[in-house]
Amino acid sequence: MSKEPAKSSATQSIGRLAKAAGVGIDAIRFYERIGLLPTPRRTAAGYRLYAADDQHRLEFIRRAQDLGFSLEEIASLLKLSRPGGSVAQARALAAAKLEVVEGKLAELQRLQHALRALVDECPGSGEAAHCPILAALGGRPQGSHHG
Amino acid sequence: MSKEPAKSSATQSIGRLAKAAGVGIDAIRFYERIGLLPTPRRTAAGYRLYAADDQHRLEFIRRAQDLGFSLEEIASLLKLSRPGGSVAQARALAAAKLEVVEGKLAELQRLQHALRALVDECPGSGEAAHCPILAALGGRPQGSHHG
DNA sequence: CTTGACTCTGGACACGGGTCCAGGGATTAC
DNA sequence: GTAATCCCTGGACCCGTGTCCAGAGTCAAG
Repeated sequence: MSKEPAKSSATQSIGRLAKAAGVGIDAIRFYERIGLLPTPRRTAAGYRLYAADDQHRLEFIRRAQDLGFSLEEIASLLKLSRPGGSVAQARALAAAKLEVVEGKLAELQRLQHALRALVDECPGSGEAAHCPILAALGGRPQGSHHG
Repeated sequence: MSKEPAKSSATQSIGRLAKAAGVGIDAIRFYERIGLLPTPRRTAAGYRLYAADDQHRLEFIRRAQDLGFSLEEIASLLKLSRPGGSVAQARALAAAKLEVVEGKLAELQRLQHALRALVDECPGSGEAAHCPILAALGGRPQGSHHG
């Protein structure tokens, strides 16, 4: 057998693909199981063989994850990205995600202000009853075990 | 003082407590299991009996959750809120949470800008290859030559 | 007494996105 | 030839925060 030359088909094993794409081997098999990656070709011994396309797809997945898309949403995006796919739907998906992100932003900002106020007001020492953090949580002084 | 009529310590069943505190019955039992609530008194038949303190504690838990604390962190806060608890540690916990929140905020803002740019640039129609959303994810047109 | 609402226990299941394992076979490097 | 890697399958397990269930016991109202 002539060894695989640096040929253009450039098929690679799952381990190489994992390294090239920066994901775990188990993640690749997991993506295959849930249909996010197509079932790959195999060697005679049953080893998975991947081409450049698969690596691009994995990179697509990673970028979409970085943008906050779930794997299910990514599957939709991948479908939409095929020729003839609906650009309108892809846009709608991104717009919906943007709204979710903005909602989370608003919530986190509320949290930020609340926490900042508590931390700024807390002297960092003294009785627990005088700590504004614990007071705010308890709604009243938290030390009295009366009742 | 020996008589305890309708008044008494205002003990209530788990169902009433759940309603009063706005949480699920199962959540209360779950909190008990993980040690977030003390083991309650019981009736002769084994029914849990709760006093006002327990309701305050549940409300504490809910407020802390709203501020983004995990149940484990809330357990710490509850310990710190007892007389003699360390205000410094409570403050440190809040400060650490604030940092986490601010980190998430920064990340979400990055996401927001990226998504906004994609959505704004996408015409909402036409070929998938011309959609900036799909292009940004794929890094190149997603031709997918053979399925 | 009967009916219906309440409570008990302990465990299974859910979610998202994987990771880890055991017990084998295949391939590669020396 | 042999050891070191790689890869296979399929399933169990992880995180946190609960929810749902079955089957049985209890309590209040009519």
